[in-house]
Amino acid sequence: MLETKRPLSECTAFQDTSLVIAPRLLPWYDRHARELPWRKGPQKMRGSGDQRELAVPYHVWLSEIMLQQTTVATVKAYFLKFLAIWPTVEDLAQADLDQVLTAWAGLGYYARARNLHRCAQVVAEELDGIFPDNEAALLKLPGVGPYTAAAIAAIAFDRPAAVVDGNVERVIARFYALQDPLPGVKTEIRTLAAKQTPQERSGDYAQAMMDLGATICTPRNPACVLCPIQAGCLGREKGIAAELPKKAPKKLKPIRRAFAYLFRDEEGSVLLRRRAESGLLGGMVEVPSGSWGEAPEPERDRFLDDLGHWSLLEGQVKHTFTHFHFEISLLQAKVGKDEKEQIAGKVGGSWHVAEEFSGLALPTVMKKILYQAV
DNA sequence: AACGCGGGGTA
DNA sequence: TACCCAGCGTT
Repeated sequence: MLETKRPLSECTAFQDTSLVIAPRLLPWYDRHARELPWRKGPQKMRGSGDQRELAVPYHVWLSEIMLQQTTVATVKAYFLKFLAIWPTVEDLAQADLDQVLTAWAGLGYYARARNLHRCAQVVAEELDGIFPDNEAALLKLPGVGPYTAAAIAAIAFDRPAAVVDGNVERVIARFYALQDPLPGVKTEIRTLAAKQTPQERSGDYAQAMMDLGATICTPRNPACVLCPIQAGCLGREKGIAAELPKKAPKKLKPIRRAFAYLFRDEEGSVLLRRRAESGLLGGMVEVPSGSWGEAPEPERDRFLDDLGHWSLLEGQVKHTFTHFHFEISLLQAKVGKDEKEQIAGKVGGSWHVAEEFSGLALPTVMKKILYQAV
């Protein structure tokens, strides 16, 4: 395969002397690119021509949505599961939202799953199942922002879009020794990143930059000695690479507390209900709970209190969300056969045995509660 | 521009 | 255990 490539020196990307990153980064990527389920090999050639084998747009889109705020290691299994269940964007568009949320459970940021489903429907029903091949059109799709639009344009269609995620921000901030803190310095980073984006092998370049940030130019303890662009890196020259990019101080997370109310029947079934469509854990399944307050002690829920004879279980479940810590105290009540349906109606939920849990859209915090109590 | 939104990895 | 990471949509 490698012999069929044109010499690097013939690529216009390497003749432009203002490009200081791509000429060193792409050869490194050819040797070190990670094998990922949604990725074709770097610059694989077909036959004697120079046409690249590009990844399937559906695969690129699906993986990029999952990779927002989520590590490669975590995404792999979910990506393969989604592809097994829904091989095409039309399949995904025809799924029920609840099926999608169930498959997404555990990945977090559940608005991504709702937007994923909406986006699949737009592509399948309004765009003949074909993803747009340019940044501007991609940007209009639900759940597709500046990063993802650029990533799909570059990786799926080899367009010279400037792909700037957190990894690229870090690489650029260090390479140019940008001392100003994020998020203010973002505009400057984008400008420099756009200038360094080559017209050829743009998709490989985008992935190479992100691979570099994920494996060499890491947030802490960057492996500068192994870095293909260490020559010319101002952050390394000045000995400040590891401290960049600087960031505005983050605020501390408050602790919220709540009681979870576990209605149990004689056979071990638990009463679960669906959360509101939007907001925290939107559309996901939950154990009924009282209010999630910041007071030193959790608050009992009048309405739920009256529906059973409650006993406090030992221990608390702890979970951390994006912006608060959560401590849950567990209450349990036995419900007789004859009351089950009436209580389910009042609570607005339904009864489930443990064997059904894996088929429900249960976020991690709810699994923790059920695992501890059931 | 600031905030809301999960979960996993590392020191 | 404490801290770190990070796109999109909404406000």
